[in-house]
Amino acid sequence: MIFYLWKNKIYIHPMELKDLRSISIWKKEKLELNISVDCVLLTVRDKKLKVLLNMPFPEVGYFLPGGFIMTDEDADAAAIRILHQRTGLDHIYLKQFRAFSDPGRFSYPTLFRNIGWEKHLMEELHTLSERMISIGYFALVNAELIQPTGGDFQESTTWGDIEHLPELNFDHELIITEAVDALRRELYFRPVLYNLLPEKFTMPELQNLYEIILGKPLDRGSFQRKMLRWDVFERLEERRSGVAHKRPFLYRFNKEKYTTALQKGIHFAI
Amino acid sequence: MIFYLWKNKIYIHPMELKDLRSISIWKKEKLELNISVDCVLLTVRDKKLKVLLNMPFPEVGYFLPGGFIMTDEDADAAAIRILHQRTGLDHIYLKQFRAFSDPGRFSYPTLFRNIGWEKHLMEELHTLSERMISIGYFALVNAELIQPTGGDFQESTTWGDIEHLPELNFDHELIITEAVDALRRELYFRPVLYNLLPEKFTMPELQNLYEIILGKPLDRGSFQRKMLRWDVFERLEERRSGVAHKRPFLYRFNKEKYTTALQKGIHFAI
DNA sequence: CTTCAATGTGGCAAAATGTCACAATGATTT
DNA sequence: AAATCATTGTGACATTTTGCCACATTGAAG
Repeated sequence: MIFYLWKNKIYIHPMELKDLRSISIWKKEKLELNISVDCVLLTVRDKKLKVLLNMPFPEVGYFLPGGFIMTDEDADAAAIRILHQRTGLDHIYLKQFRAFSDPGRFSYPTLFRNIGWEKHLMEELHTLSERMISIGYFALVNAELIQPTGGDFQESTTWGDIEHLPELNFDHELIITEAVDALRRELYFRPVLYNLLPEKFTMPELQNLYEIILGKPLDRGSFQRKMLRWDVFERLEERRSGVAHKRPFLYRFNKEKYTTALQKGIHFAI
Repeated sequence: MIFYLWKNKIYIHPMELKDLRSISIWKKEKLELNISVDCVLLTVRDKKLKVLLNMPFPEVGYFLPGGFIMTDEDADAAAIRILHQRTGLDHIYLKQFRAFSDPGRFSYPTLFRNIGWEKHLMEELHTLSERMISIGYFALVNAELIQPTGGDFQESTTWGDIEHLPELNFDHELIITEAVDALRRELYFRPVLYNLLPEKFTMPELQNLYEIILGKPLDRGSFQRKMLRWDVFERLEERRSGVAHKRPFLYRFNKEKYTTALQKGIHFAI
Protein backbone atom coordinates (compact mmCIF):
# COMPACT_ATOMS: atom_id res chain seq x y z
CA MET A 1 0.00 0.00 0.00
CA ILE A 2 1.24 3.47 -0.79
CA PHE A 3 0.91 6.06 1.93
CA TYR A 4 1.50 9.70 1.42
CA LEU A 5 2.98 11.36 4.44
CA TRP A 6 2.62 15.04 5.02
CA LYS A 7 2.51 17.10 8.19
CA ASN A 8 2.27 13.95 10.26
CA LYS A 9 -0.84 12.91 8.42
CA ILE A 10 -1.24 9.91 6.22
CA TYR A 11 -2.91 10.01 2.85
CA ILE A 12 -3.89 7.00 0.81
CA HIS A 13 -5.43 6.99 -2.58
CA PRO A 14 -8.13 4.32 -2.70
CA MET A 15 -6.87 2.82 -5.91
CA GLU A 16 -3.56 2.09 -4.32
CA LEU A 17 -4.99 0.07 -1.47
CA LYS A 18 -4.59 -3.15 -3.35
CA ASP A 19 -0.86 -3.52 -3.13
CA LEU A 20 -0.24 -4.41 0.49
CA ARG A 21 3.36 -5.36 0.11
CA SER A 22 5.06 -2.06 -0.53
CA ILE A 23 4.90 1.06 1.53
CA SER A 24 6.23 4.16 -0.07
CA ILE A 25 6.57 7.47 1.61
CA TRP A 26 6.00 10.42 -0.63
CA LYS A 27 6.61 14.00 0.15
CA LYS A 28 3.75 16.43 -0.14
CA GLU A 29 5.88 18.38 -2.57
CA LYS A 30 5.32 15.67 -5.15
CA LEU A 31 1.57 15.38 -5.04
CA GLU A 32 -1.63 17.36 -4.88
CA LEU A 33 -3.33 15.46 -2.11
CA ASN A 34 -6.78 16.87 -2.61
CA ILE A 35 -7.00 16.67 -6.38
CA SER A 36 -7.32 13.33 -8.05
CA VAL A 37 -8.13 11.96 -11.45
CA ASP A 38 -10.59 9.15 -12.15
CA CYS A 39 -10.57 7.32 -15.47
CA VAL A 40 -13.65 5.73 -16.97
CA LEU A 41 -12.21 3.24 -19.41
CA LEU A 42 -14.93 1.99 -21.69
CA THR A 43 -14.97 -0.93 -24.03
CA VAL A 44 -17.45 -3.12 -25.85
CA ARG A 45 -17.61 -6.81 -25.07
CA ASP A 46 -20.33 -9.37 -25.56
CA LYS A 47 -22.40 -6.74 -27.35
CA LYS A 48 -22.39 -4.55 -24.25
CA LEU A 49 -20.74 -1.38 -23.11
CA LYS A 50 -18.40 -2.09 -20.20
CA VAL A 51 -16.23 -0.14 -17.81
CA LEU A 52 -12.95 -1.11 -16.20
CA LEU A 53 -13.28 -1.53 -12.43
CA ASN A 54 -10.96 -2.50 -9.62
CA MET A 55 -11.61 -4.08 -6.26
CA PRO A 56 -8.43 -3.68 -4.20
CA PHE A 57 -9.84 -5.57 -1.19
CA PRO A 58 -12.33 -8.43 -1.22
CA GLU A 59 -15.94 -7.42 -0.79
CA VAL A 60 -15.44 -3.69 -0.52
CA GLY A 61 -17.09 -2.68 -3.77
CA TYR A 62 -15.40 -1.47 -6.90
CA PHE A 63 -13.38 1.64 -7.64
CA LEU A 64 -12.56 3.43 -10.85
CA PRO A 65 -8.88 3.56 -11.71
CA GLY A 66 -7.55 6.84 -10.43
CA GLY A 67 -4.80 8.60 -8.57
CA PHE A 68 -3.43 11.88 -7.34
CA ILE A 69 -2.10 14.53 -9.64
CA MET A 70 1.61 15.14 -9.27
CA THR A 71 2.74 18.68 -8.68
CA ASP A 72 4.59 18.96 -11.97
CA GLU A 73 1.89 17.56 -14.25
CA ASP A 74 -1.52 18.72 -15.33
CA ALA A 75 -4.66 16.62 -15.10
CA ASP A 76 -4.32 15.35 -18.67
CA ALA A 77 -0.84 14.05 -17.96
CA ALA A 78 -2.02 12.42 -14.75
CA ALA A 79 -4.85 10.68 -16.58
CA ILE A 80 -2.49 9.46 -19.30
CA ARG A 81 -0.06 8.22 -16.65
CA ILE A 82 -2.76 6.38 -14.73
CA LEU A 83 -4.21 4.87 -17.89
CA HIS A 84 -0.75 3.61 -18.75
CA GLN A 85 -0.10 2.24 -15.28
CA ARG A 86 -3.37 0.35 -15.20
CA THR A 87 -3.54 -0.94 -18.73
CA GLY A 88 -0.18 -0.49 -20.40
CA LEU A 89 -1.92 1.51 -23.13
CA ASP A 90 -0.61 4.68 -24.71
CA HIS A 91 -1.81 7.11 -27.34
CA ILE A 92 -5.43 6.62 -26.40
CA TYR A 93 -8.08 9.26 -27.00
CA LEU A 94 -8.66 10.40 -23.43
CA LYS A 95 -11.05 13.22 -22.69
CA GLN A 96 -11.76 15.24 -19.58
CA PHE A 97 -15.49 15.54 -19.12
CA ARG A 98 -16.24 16.90 -15.64
CA ALA A 99 -14.90 17.69 -12.18
CA PHE A 100 -16.64 16.08 -9.24
CA SER A 101 -16.59 18.28 -6.20
CA ASP A 102 -19.42 17.34 -3.87
CA PRO A 103 -17.97 17.99 -0.38
CA GLY A 104 -19.29 14.63 0.81
CA ARG A 105 -18.16 12.58 -2.15
CA PHE A 106 -15.06 11.28 -0.43
CA SER A 107 -13.59 11.01 3.04
CA TYR A 108 -10.93 8.84 4.56
CA PRO A 109 -13.17 7.66 7.41
CA THR A 110 -15.72 6.44 4.86
CA LEU A 111 -12.99 4.73 2.92
CA PHE A 112 -11.63 2.97 5.98
CA ARG A 113 -15.08 1.96 7.11
CA ASN A 114 -15.77 0.54 3.66
CA ILE A 115 -12.69 -1.60 3.72
CA GLY A 116 -13.47 -2.79 7.23
CA TRP A 117 -10.72 -1.27 9.30
CA GLU A 118 -10.96 -1.38 13.10
CA LYS A 119 -13.06 1.30 14.68
CA HIS A 120 -10.36 2.66 16.97
CA LEU A 121 -8.05 2.97 14.01
CA MET A 122 -10.74 4.85 12.17
CA GLU A 123 -11.11 7.31 14.98
CA GLU A 124 -7.43 7.90 15.05
CA LEU A 125 -7.53 8.63 11.37
CA HIS A 126 -10.46 11.00 11.62
CA THR A 127 -8.19 13.95 11.13
CA LEU A 128 -7.69 12.71 7.60
CA SER A 129 -11.18 13.61 6.51
CA GLU A 130 -9.95 16.13 4.02
CA ARG A 131 -11.81 16.79 0.90
CA MET A 132 -10.85 15.31 -2.43
CA ILE A 133 -11.98 16.73 -5.73
CA SER A 134 -11.74 14.45 -8.71
CA ILE A 135 -11.44 15.26 -12.38
CA GLY A 136 -13.16 12.69 -14.58
CA TYR A 137 -11.75 11.35 -17.84
CA PHE A 138 -13.15 8.82 -20.22
CA ALA A 139 -11.45 6.75 -22.87
CA LEU A 140 -12.39 4.07 -25.35
CA VAL A 141 -10.08 1.12 -25.15
CA ASN A 142 -9.83 -2.10 -27.05
CA ALA A 143 -10.38 -4.80 -24.44
CA GLU A 144 -8.35 -7.33 -26.36
CA LEU A 145 -5.28 -5.15 -26.04
CA ILE A 146 -5.47 -5.20 -22.25
CA GLN A 147 -6.80 -8.52 -21.10
CA PRO A 148 -3.86 -10.78 -21.92
CA THR A 149 -0.94 -8.49 -21.22
CA GLY A 150 -1.18 -8.24 -17.46
CA GLY A 151 1.16 -5.64 -16.05
CA ASP A 152 -0.65 -3.92 -13.24
CA PHE A 153 -3.75 -5.68 -14.43
CA GLN A 154 -4.73 -8.18 -11.79
CA GLU A 155 -7.48 -10.51 -10.87
CA SER A 156 -9.17 -7.83 -8.81
CA THR A 157 -9.91 -6.07 -12.11
CA THR A 158 -13.12 -6.60 -14.03
CA TRP A 159 -15.22 -5.20 -16.82
CA GLY A 160 -18.51 -3.96 -15.36
CA ASP A 161 -21.64 -3.86 -17.50
CA ILE A 162 -22.86 -0.28 -17.79
CA GLU A 163 -26.47 -1.42 -17.60
CA HIS A 164 -25.93 -3.50 -14.46
CA LEU A 165 -23.12 -1.93 -12.51
CA PRO A 166 -21.86 -3.72 -9.42
CA GLU A 167 -21.61 -1.93 -6.10
CA LEU A 168 -19.29 1.05 -6.40
CA ASN A 169 -17.60 3.21 -3.80
CA PHE A 170 -18.19 6.90 -3.33
CA ASP A 171 -19.71 8.64 -6.33
CA HIS A 172 -18.09 6.40 -8.87
CA GLU A 173 -21.43 5.26 -10.26
CA LEU A 174 -22.30 8.89 -10.97
CA ILE A 175 -18.93 9.42 -12.59
CA ILE A 176 -19.55 6.46 -14.89
CA THR A 177 -23.02 7.52 -16.00
CA GLU A 178 -21.76 11.04 -16.64
CA ALA A 179 -18.88 9.61 -18.65
CA VAL A 180 -21.25 7.61 -20.84
CA ASP A 181 -23.36 10.72 -21.41
CA ALA A 182 -20.23 12.66 -22.31
CA LEU A 183 -19.15 9.94 -24.71
CA ARG A 184 -22.50 9.96 -26.49
CA ARG A 185 -22.23 13.72 -26.83
CA GLU A 186 -18.68 13.49 -28.04
CA LEU A 187 -19.80 11.27 -30.88
CA TYR A 188 -21.50 14.26 -32.49
CA PHE A 189 -18.22 16.06 -32.79
CA ARG A 190 -15.67 13.30 -33.20
CA PRO A 191 -16.23 9.84 -34.63
CA VAL A 192 -13.96 8.31 -32.00
CA LEU A 193 -15.47 4.85 -32.09
CA TYR A 194 -12.82 3.56 -34.45
CA ASN A 195 -10.59 3.57 -31.36
CA LEU A 196 -12.39 0.43 -30.30
CA LEU A 197 -11.60 -1.38 -33.52
CA PRO A 198 -8.46 -2.69 -35.14
CA GLU A 199 -6.84 -0.45 -37.73
CA LYS A 200 -8.83 -2.08 -40.49
CA PHE A 201 -12.47 -2.67 -39.83
CA THR A 202 -15.70 -3.34 -41.65
CA MET A 203 -18.79 -1.18 -41.85
CA PRO A 204 -20.98 -3.67 -39.97
CA GLU A 205 -18.41 -3.77 -37.17
CA LEU A 206 -18.52 0.01 -36.88
CA GLN A 207 -22.31 0.02 -37.01
CA ASN A 208 -22.41 -2.58 -34.28
CA LEU A 209 -20.37 -0.29 -32.02
CA TYR A 210 -22.64 2.65 -32.66
CA GLU A 211 -25.68 0.56 -31.90
CA ILE A 212 -24.27 -0.65 -28.61
CA ILE A 213 -23.10 2.73 -27.43
CA LEU A 214 -26.16 4.66 -28.55
CA GLY A 215 -28.36 1.83 -27.33
CA LYS A 216 -30.57 1.66 -30.41
CA PRO A 217 -30.62 -0.20 -33.72
CA LEU A 218 -29.65 1.60 -36.90
CA ASP A 219 -30.53 0.96 -40.52
CA ARG A 220 -27.74 -0.64 -42.50
CA GLY A 221 -28.16 1.33 -45.68
CA SER A 222 -28.52 4.73 -44.04
CA PHE A 223 -25.60 4.05 -41.75
CA GLN A 224 -23.28 3.14 -44.58
CA ARG A 225 -24.33 6.17 -46.62
CA LYS A 226 -23.79 8.51 -43.71
CA MET A 227 -20.38 7.15 -42.80
CA LEU A 228 -19.19 7.46 -46.38
CA ARG A 229 -20.57 10.95 -46.75
CA TRP A 230 -18.46 12.11 -43.81
CA ASP A 231 -15.51 11.13 -45.95
CA VAL A 232 -13.20 10.28 -43.06
CA PHE A 233 -12.96 6.53 -43.69
CA GLU A 234 -11.29 5.12 -46.76
CA ARG A 235 -12.29 1.86 -48.31
CA LEU A 236 -9.43 -0.55 -48.91
CA GLU A 237 -9.10 -3.00 -51.74
CA GLU A 238 -9.13 -5.97 -49.41
CA ARG A 239 -12.13 -7.60 -47.86
CA ARG A 240 -12.32 -9.40 -44.59
CA SER A 241 -11.60 -13.07 -45.27
CA GLY A 242 -12.44 -16.22 -43.39
CA VAL A 243 -15.96 -15.10 -42.60
CA ALA A 244 -19.08 -16.83 -43.73
CA HIS A 245 -21.34 -15.20 -46.29
CA LYS A 246 -20.44 -12.21 -48.41
CA ARG A 247 -17.08 -10.74 -47.49
CA PRO A 248 -17.37 -7.17 -46.24
CA PHE A 249 -15.01 -4.41 -47.36
CA LEU A 250 -12.34 -3.18 -45.00
CA TYR A 251 -12.10 0.49 -44.09
CA ARG A 252 -9.47 2.57 -42.41
CA PHE A 253 -9.68 5.88 -40.57
CA ASN A 254 -7.94 8.61 -42.52
CA LYS A 255 -6.53 11.32 -40.31
CA GLU A 256 -6.00 13.87 -43.09
CA LYS A 257 -9.55 13.49 -44.31
CA TYR A 258 -10.71 13.83 -40.73
CA THR A 259 -8.94 17.11 -40.11
CA THR A 260 -10.26 18.59 -43.34
CA ALA A 261 -13.75 17.42 -42.37
CA LEU A 262 -13.37 19.12 -39.00
CA GLN A 263 -12.28 22.34 -40.68
CA LYS A 264 -15.35 22.21 -42.87
CA GLY A 265 -17.37 22.15 -39.67
CA ILE A 266 -18.97 18.78 -40.40
CA HIS A 267 -21.00 17.24 -37.64
CA PHE A 268 -21.06 13.55 -37.08
CA ALA A 269 -24.67 13.23 -36.05
CA ILE A 270 -26.19 9.78 -36.26
CA MET B 1 -8.36 43.09 0.13
CA ILE B 2 -9.21 39.70 1.53
CA PHE B 3 -6.37 37.60 2.80
CA TYR B 4 -6.71 33.99 3.68
CA LEU B 5 -4.46 32.99 6.53
CA TRP B 6 -3.36 29.45 7.03
CA LYS B 7 -0.27 27.94 8.58
CA ASN B 8 1.34 31.36 8.74
CA LYS B 9 0.93 31.79 5.02
CA ILE B 10 -1.19 34.31 3.28
CA TYR B 11 -3.46 33.47 0.38
CA ILE B 12 -5.19 35.97 -1.85
CA HIS B 13 -7.56 35.24 -4.63
CA PRO B 14 -6.77 37.55 -7.52
CA MET B 15 -10.35 38.60 -8.00
CA GLU B 16 -10.44 39.96 -4.50
CA LEU B 17 -7.49 42.24 -4.91
CA LYS B 18 -9.67 45.15 -5.87
CA ASP B 19 -11.11 45.96 -2.47
CA LEU B 20 -8.21 47.50 -0.58
CA ARG B 21 -10.21 48.72 2.36
CA SER B 22 -11.09 45.56 4.19
CA ILE B 23 -8.84 42.83 5.38
CA SER B 24 -10.52 39.67 6.46
CA ILE B 25 -8.82 36.74 7.99
CA TRP B 26 -10.29 33.41 7.04
CA LYS B 27 -9.53 30.08 8.48
CA LYS B 28 -8.31 27.34 6.20
CA GLU B 29 -11.19 25.23 7.43
CA LYS B 30 -13.57 27.38 5.43
CA LEU B 31 -11.87 27.31 2.06
CA GLU B 32 -10.13 25.07 -0.42
CA LEU B 33 -7.12 27.24 -1.11
CA ASN B 34 -5.91 25.39 -4.16
CA ILE B 35 -9.23 24.93 -5.94
CA SER B 36 -10.96 27.89 -7.47
CA VAL B 37 -13.80 28.56 -9.84
CA ASP B 38 -13.66 30.93 -12.79
CA CYS B 39 -16.82 32.18 -14.46
CA VAL B 40 -17.01 33.15 -18.11
CA LEU B 41 -20.09 35.34 -18.24
CA LEU B 42 -21.07 35.89 -21.83
CA THR B 43 -23.47 38.34 -23.33
CA VAL B 44 -24.25 39.92 -26.68
CA ARG B 45 -23.87 43.65 -27.12
CA ASP B 46 -23.41 45.79 -30.18
CA LYS B 47 -23.80 42.69 -32.35
CA LYS B 48 -20.81 41.09 -30.66
CA LEU B 49 -20.18 38.33 -28.16
CA LYS B 50 -18.67 39.77 -24.99
CA VAL B 51 -17.27 38.49 -21.73
CA LEU B 52 -17.36 40.05 -18.30
CA LEU B 53 -13.88 41.06 -17.10
CA ASN B 54 -12.48 42.74 -14.03
CA MET B 55 -9.36 44.78 -13.49
CA PRO B 56 -8.86 45.08 -9.73
CA PHE B 57 -5.75 47.26 -10.06
CA PRO B 58 -4.98 49.79 -12.77
CA GLU B 59 -2.93 48.50 -15.66
CA VAL B 60 -2.50 44.93 -14.47
CA GLY B 61 -4.59 43.23 -17.13
CA TYR B 62 -7.99 41.73 -16.71
CA PHE B 63 -9.22 38.74 -14.69
CA LEU B 64 -12.24 36.55 -14.97
CA PRO B 65 -14.59 36.66 -12.02
CA GLY B 66 -13.69 33.82 -9.75
CA GLY B 67 -13.02 32.69 -6.24
CA PHE B 68 -12.13 29.84 -3.95
CA ILE B 69 -14.49 27.00 -3.27
CA MET B 70 -15.69 26.84 0.31
CA THR B 71 -15.29 23.59 2.15
CA ASP B 72 -19.00 22.98 2.49
CA GLU B 73 -20.02 23.66 -1.09
CA ASP B 74 -19.38 21.99 -4.40
CA ALA B 75 -18.05 23.75 -7.46
CA ASP B 76 -21.54 24.44 -8.85
CA ALA B 77 -22.53 26.20 -5.65
CA ALA B 78 -19.33 28.20 -5.66
CA ALA B 79 -19.93 29.30 -9.24
CA ILE B 80 -23.51 30.28 -8.44
CA ARG B 81 -22.33 32.20 -5.40
CA ILE B 82 -19.64 34.04 -7.33
CA LEU B 83 -22.02 34.84 -10.17
CA HIS B 84 -24.43 36.28 -7.65
CA GLN B 85 -21.74 38.27 -5.85
CA ARG B 86 -20.46 39.82 -9.07
CA THR B 87 -23.71 40.46 -10.90
CA GLY B 88 -26.59 40.09 -8.51
CA LEU B 89 -28.06 37.50 -10.86
CA ASP B 90 -29.72 34.26 -9.81
CA HIS B 91 -31.28 31.31 -11.57
CA ILE B 92 -28.91 31.54 -14.50
CA TYR B 93 -28.04 28.58 -16.68
CA LEU B 94 -24.47 28.01 -15.52
CA LYS B 95 -22.46 25.13 -16.87
CA GLN B 96 -19.17 23.61 -15.89
CA PHE B 97 -17.08 23.00 -18.99
CA ARG B 98 -13.50 22.15 -17.97
CA ALA B 99 -10.91 22.10 -15.24
CA PHE B 100 -7.68 23.98 -15.85
CA SER B 101 -4.74 22.35 -14.17
CA ASP B 102 -1.54 23.35 -15.90
CA PRO B 103 1.03 23.47 -13.08
CA GLY B 104 2.30 26.81 -14.33
CA ARG B 105 -1.05 28.44 -14.89
CA PHE B 106 -0.98 30.36 -11.61
CA SER B 107 1.46 31.37 -8.94
CA TYR B 108 1.44 34.03 -6.30
CA PRO B 109 4.83 35.42 -7.32
CA THR B 110 3.52 35.92 -10.84
CA LEU B 111 0.42 37.55 -9.48
CA PHE B 112 2.37 39.94 -7.29
CA ARG B 113 4.75 40.77 -10.08
CA ASN B 114 1.80 41.51 -12.35
CA ILE B 115 0.29 43.94 -9.90
CA GLY B 116 3.64 45.63 -9.36
CA TRP B 117 4.47 44.74 -5.81
CA GLU B 118 7.96 45.47 -4.49
CA LYS B 119 10.60 42.94 -5.30
CA HIS B 120 11.70 42.29 -1.73
CA LEU B 121 8.07 41.72 -0.79
CA MET B 122 7.72 39.27 -3.66
CA GLU B 123 10.69 37.29 -2.45
CA GLU B 124 9.25 37.12 1.00
CA LEU B 125 6.05 35.78 -0.49
CA HIS B 126 7.78 33.20 -2.60
CA THR B 127 6.68 30.49 -0.24
CA LEU B 128 3.18 31.13 -1.46
CA SER B 129 3.80 29.68 -4.88
CA GLU B 130 1.33 26.91 -4.40
CA ARG B 131 -0.60 25.52 -7.24
CA MET B 132 -4.16 26.49 -7.98
CA ILE B 133 -6.49 24.46 -10.12
CA SER B 134 -9.51 26.20 -11.53
CA ILE B 135 -12.84 24.83 -12.63
CA GLY B 136 -14.35 26.80 -15.49
CA TYR B 137 -18.02 27.71 -15.83
CA PHE B 138 -19.81 29.65 -18.49
CA ALA B 139 -23.15 31.39 -18.41
CA LEU B 140 -25.23 33.48 -20.73
CA VAL B 141 -26.38 36.66 -19.07
CA ASN B 142 -28.54 39.53 -20.18
CA ALA B 143 -26.25 42.54 -20.04
CA GLU B 144 -29.13 44.92 -19.43
CA LEU B 145 -29.93 43.15 -16.17
CA ILE B 146 -26.46 43.80 -14.78
CA GLN B 147 -25.20 47.11 -16.03
CA PRO B 148 -27.44 49.47 -14.07
CA THR B 149 -27.80 47.60 -10.77
CA GLY B 150 -24.29 47.99 -9.37
CA GLY B 151 -23.79 45.97 -6.24
CA ASP B 152 -20.28 44.55 -6.43
CA PHE B 153 -20.25 45.75 -9.99
CA GLN B 154 -17.70 48.52 -10.21
CA GLU B 155 -15.96 50.69 -12.72
CA SER B 156 -13.10 48.25 -12.97
CA THR B 157 -15.52 45.91 -14.72
CA THR B 158 -15.92 45.79 -18.46
CA TRP B 159 -17.34 43.71 -21.28
CA GLY B 160 -14.50 42.42 -23.40
CA ASP B 161 -15.02 41.61 -27.06
CA ILE B 162 -14.37 37.92 -27.68
CA GLU B 163 -12.75 38.70 -31.02
CA HIS B 164 -10.42 41.33 -29.58
CA LEU B 165 -9.71 40.41 -26.00
CA PRO B 166 -7.69 42.82 -23.90
CA GLU B 167 -4.65 41.66 -21.99
CA LEU B 168 -5.60 38.93 -19.55
CA ASN B 169 -3.77 37.41 -16.62
CA PHE B 170 -2.68 33.81 -16.33
CA ASP B 171 -4.53 31.44 -18.65
CA HIS B 172 -7.76 33.38 -18.62
CA GLU B 173 -7.68 33.91 -22.36
CA LEU B 174 -7.54 30.15 -22.83
CA ILE B 175 -10.41 29.72 -20.40
CA ILE B 176 -12.51 32.15 -22.40
CA THR B 177 -11.88 30.57 -25.77
CA GLU B 178 -12.62 27.15 -24.33
CA ALA B 179 -15.82 28.52 -22.83
CA VAL B 180 -16.97 29.85 -26.19
CA ASP B 181 -16.24 26.50 -27.79
CA ALA B 182 -18.18 24.77 -25.03
CA LEU B 183 -21.11 27.14 -25.51
CA ARG B 184 -21.23 26.46 -29.24
CA ARG B 185 -21.25 22.76 -28.52
CA GLU B 186 -23.90 23.15 -25.88
CA LEU B 187 -26.19 24.73 -28.44
CA TYR B 188 -26.56 21.35 -30.13
CA PHE B 189 -28.08 19.90 -27.02
CA ARG B 190 -29.86 22.77 -25.37
CA PRO B 191 -31.27 25.88 -27.07
CA VAL B 192 -30.08 28.07 -24.21
CA LEU B 193 -29.85 31.27 -26.17
CA TYR B 194 -33.26 32.41 -25.06
CA ASN B 195 -31.52 33.17 -21.76
CA LEU B 196 -30.11 36.25 -23.44
CA LEU B 197 -33.54 37.52 -24.43
CA PRO B 198 -36.52 38.87 -22.57
CA GLU B 199 -39.31 36.43 -21.84
CA LYS B 200 -41.05 37.34 -25.07
CA PHE B 201 -38.88 37.62 -28.12
CA THR B 202 -39.14 37.61 -31.89
CA MET B 203 -37.70 35.12 -34.32
CA PRO B 204 -35.31 37.65 -35.90
CA GLU B 205 -33.98 38.49 -32.45
CA LEU B 206 -33.28 34.83 -31.77
CA GLN B 207 -31.70 34.39 -35.18
CA ASN B 208 -29.51 37.40 -34.57
CA LEU B 209 -28.17 35.77 -31.41
CA TYR B 210 -27.41 32.54 -33.17
CA GLU B 211 -25.60 34.39 -35.92
CA ILE B 212 -23.44 36.29 -33.48
CA ILE B 213 -22.55 33.30 -31.38
CA LEU B 214 -21.97 30.89 -34.22
CA GLY B 215 -20.21 33.62 -36.13
CA LYS B 216 -21.97 33.04 -39.44
CA PRO B 217 -25.11 34.28 -41.22
CA LEU B 218 -28.18 32.04 -41.38
CA ASP B 219 -31.05 31.93 -43.81
CA ARG B 220 -34.23 33.48 -42.46
CA GLY B 221 -36.66 30.95 -43.85
CA SER B 222 -34.68 27.89 -42.87
CA PHE B 223 -34.02 29.27 -39.42
CA GLN B 224 -37.68 29.92 -38.73
CA ARG B 225 -38.71 26.49 -40.00
CA LYS B 226 -36.11 24.77 -37.86
CA MET B 227 -36.97 26.62 -34.69
CA LEU B 228 -40.63 25.85 -35.12
CA ARG B 229 -40.00 22.20 -35.89
CA TRP B 230 -38.22 21.83 -32.54
CA ASP B 231 -41.52 22.73 -31.00
CA VAL B 232 -40.08 24.32 -27.90
CA PHE B 233 -41.15 27.90 -28.61
CA GLU B 234 -44.76 28.94 -28.67
CA ARG B 235 -46.03 31.75 -30.77
CA LEU B 236 -48.10 34.33 -28.93
CA GLU B 237 -51.05 36.28 -30.26
CA GLU B 238 -49.27 39.58 -29.84
CA ARG B 239 -46.71 41.11 -32.10
CA ARG B 240 -43.93 43.45 -31.21
CA SER B 241 -45.21 47.01 -31.52
CA GLY B 242 -43.44 50.28 -32.03
CA VAL B 243 -41.06 48.90 -34.59
CA ALA B 244 -40.77 50.02 -38.15
CA HIS B 245 -41.93 47.75 -40.95
CA LYS B 246 -43.93 44.60 -40.53
CA ARG B 247 -44.49 43.71 -36.91
CA PRO B 248 -42.88 40.39 -35.98
CA PHE B 249 -44.63 37.76 -33.91
CA LEU B 250 -43.61 37.26 -30.30
CA TYR B 251 -42.53 33.84 -29.07
CA ARG B 252 -41.99 32.37 -25.65
CA PHE B 253 -39.90 29.45 -24.47
CA ASN B 254 -42.14 26.62 -23.28
CA LYS B 255 -40.52 24.50 -20.61
CA GLU B 256 -42.95 21.60 -20.88
CA LYS B 257 -42.49 21.37 -24.63
CA TYR B 258 -38.77 21.53 -24.06
CA THR B 259 -38.66 18.61 -21.64
CA THR B 260 -40.76 16.44 -23.93
CA ALA B 261 -38.48 17.39 -26.82
CA LEU B 262 -35.47 16.33 -24.76
CA GLN B 263 -37.12 13.03 -23.94
CA LYS B 264 -37.71 12.42 -27.63
CA GLY B 265 -33.97 12.82 -28.07
CA ILE B 266 -34.26 15.81 -30.37
CA HIS B 267 -31.06 17.56 -31.27
CA PHE B 268 -30.92 21.26 -31.75
CA ALA B 269 -28.46 21.35 -34.61
CA ILE B 270 -28.32 24.56 -36.61
C1' DC C 1 -48.95 59.68 -50.05
C1' DT C 2 -44.73 57.50 -51.21
C1' DT C 3 -40.67 55.18 -49.89
C1' DC C 4 -38.21 51.68 -47.69
C1' DA C 5 -36.49 48.03 -45.11
C1' DA C 6 -37.86 44.25 -42.15
C1' DT C 7 -40.89 40.38 -41.73
C1' DG C 8 -44.04 36.23 -42.80
C1' DT C 9 -44.66 32.83 -46.03
C1' DG C 10 -44.59 29.68 -49.72
C1' DG C 11 -42.49 27.62 -53.95
C1' DC C 12 -39.03 24.89 -55.89
C1' DA C 13 -34.92 22.20 -56.55
C1' DA C 14 -31.37 19.79 -54.19
C1' DA C 15 -29.84 17.03 -50.56
C1' DA C 16 -30.52 13.80 -46.93
C1' DT C 17 -33.07 10.15 -44.79
C1' DG C 18 -36.12 6.02 -43.96
C1' DT C 19 -37.52 1.80 -45.78
C1' DC C 20 -36.97 -2.07 -48.21
C1' DA C 21 -36.01 -5.42 -51.83
C1' DC C 22 -32.74 -7.90 -54.47
C1' DA C 23 -28.42 -9.78 -55.84
C1' DA C 24 -23.90 -11.48 -54.37
C1' DT C 25 -21.23 -14.34 -51.54
C1' DG C 26 -18.91 -18.10 -49.17
C1' DA C 27 -18.89 -21.16 -45.24
C1' DT C 28 -21.92 -24.75 -43.68
C1' DT C 29 -24.91 -28.43 -44.29
C1' DT C 30 -26.82 -32.19 -46.85
C1' DA D 1 -21.07 -31.31 -55.51
C1' DA D 2 -25.25 -29.04 -54.71
C1' DA D 3 -28.42 -26.75 -51.79
C1' DT D 4 -28.91 -23.85 -47.77
C1' DC D 5 -28.60 -19.70 -45.28
C1' DA D 6 -27.29 -15.67 -43.03
C1' DT D 7 -24.67 -11.56 -44.01
C1' DT D 8 -23.29 -7.85 -46.94
C1' DG D 9 -23.35 -4.41 -50.91
C1' DT D 10 -26.29 -1.66 -53.41
C1' DG D 11 -29.90 0.69 -55.57
C1' DA D 12 -34.89 2.13 -55.95
C1' DC D 13 -38.37 4.89 -54.17
C1' DA D 14 -41.02 7.87 -51.25
C1' DT D 15 -40.54 11.06 -47.65
C1' DT D 16 -38.38 14.60 -45.14
C1' DT D 17 -35.25 18.28 -44.63
C1' DT D 18 -32.57 21.96 -46.40
C1' DG D 19 -30.91 25.86 -49.22
C1' DC D 20 -32.29 29.53 -51.87
C1' DC D 21 -35.16 32.97 -53.23
C1' DA D 22 -39.19 35.67 -54.59
C1' DC D 23 -43.34 37.88 -53.30
C1' DA D 24 -46.69 40.11 -50.47
C1' DT D 25 -47.33 42.52 -46.14
C1' DT D 26 -46.54 46.05 -42.99
C1' DG D 27 -45.86 50.40 -40.49
C1' DA D 28 -42.61 53.99 -39.44
C1' DA D 29 -40.02 57.56 -41.77
C1' DG D 30 -39.64 60.95 -45.25
